[in-house]
Amino acid sequence: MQLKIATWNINSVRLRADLVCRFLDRWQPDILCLQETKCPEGLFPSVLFAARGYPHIAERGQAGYHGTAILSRLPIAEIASRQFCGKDDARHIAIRLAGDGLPWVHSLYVPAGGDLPDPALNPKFAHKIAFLDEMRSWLGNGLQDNAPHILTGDFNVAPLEHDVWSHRQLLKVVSHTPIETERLVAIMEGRSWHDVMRAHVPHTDKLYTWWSYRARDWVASDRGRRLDHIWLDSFYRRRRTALEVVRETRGWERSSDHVPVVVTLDL
DNA sequence: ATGGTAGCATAGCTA
Repeated sequence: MQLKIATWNINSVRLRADLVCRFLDRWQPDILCLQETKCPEGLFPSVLFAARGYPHIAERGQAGYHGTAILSRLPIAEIASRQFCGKDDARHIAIRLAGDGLPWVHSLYVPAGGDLPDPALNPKFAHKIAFLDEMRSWLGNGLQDNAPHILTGDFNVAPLEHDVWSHRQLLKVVSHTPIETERLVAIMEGRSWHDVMRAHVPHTDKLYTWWSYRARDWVASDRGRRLDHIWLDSFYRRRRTALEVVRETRGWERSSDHVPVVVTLDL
């Protein structure tokens, strides 16, 4: 059995519901994890996605900000959601697929952290650091172990040198500062998470999932960052996988500034 | 060094 899993920071699921449908129709993932749905619970366009073959939906939303969801073709056995930093921000939802040995799949949205990379001066950055620290203990030993885990989402950190268009110029830019990248690497190593994207793309090659809206011409400047990730439990490390970063959607009219990451996994 | 764009609590916040 193959499992095709996609993650996409959609930056408003209601505004871009048609783009989600277009993506589902063409890429046909079994599971789509969404972040930044910006959609209060109850207003999620579930009917639209159910009609496309994704009737199994888990969502956690709030007005205006954040919001995560998971659309699935396969039945869901369990839904879980975690609170971070004592806030009720909608930044995480997870499903366990119904069936023996099938995994938990997580959709996670890490705080962006504001502009100034100093936790003493910028509360949003302090929140991001606290969030990453909490992630470390949660992902290290706080996960339910009744099934393997697949972690996806917008982690808002580009950990490796070639996860950004200019390592040197971004070392003091939030998303690529050592205080963040060292934490993300430590989280990954804490449970031997498998960075499946980088297993397919050499560390010396550029790899991005996000391009700013503020660029005059995002294609020409190509100043991207790899903010979105899919990590597999070490349980799956030796499995055959395939990867696609769907850069094409960034060029769709009124699209998200993030693009989908799609991983196919032999279960 | 600065400002650039986008979305939603439509006005100032977040990204």
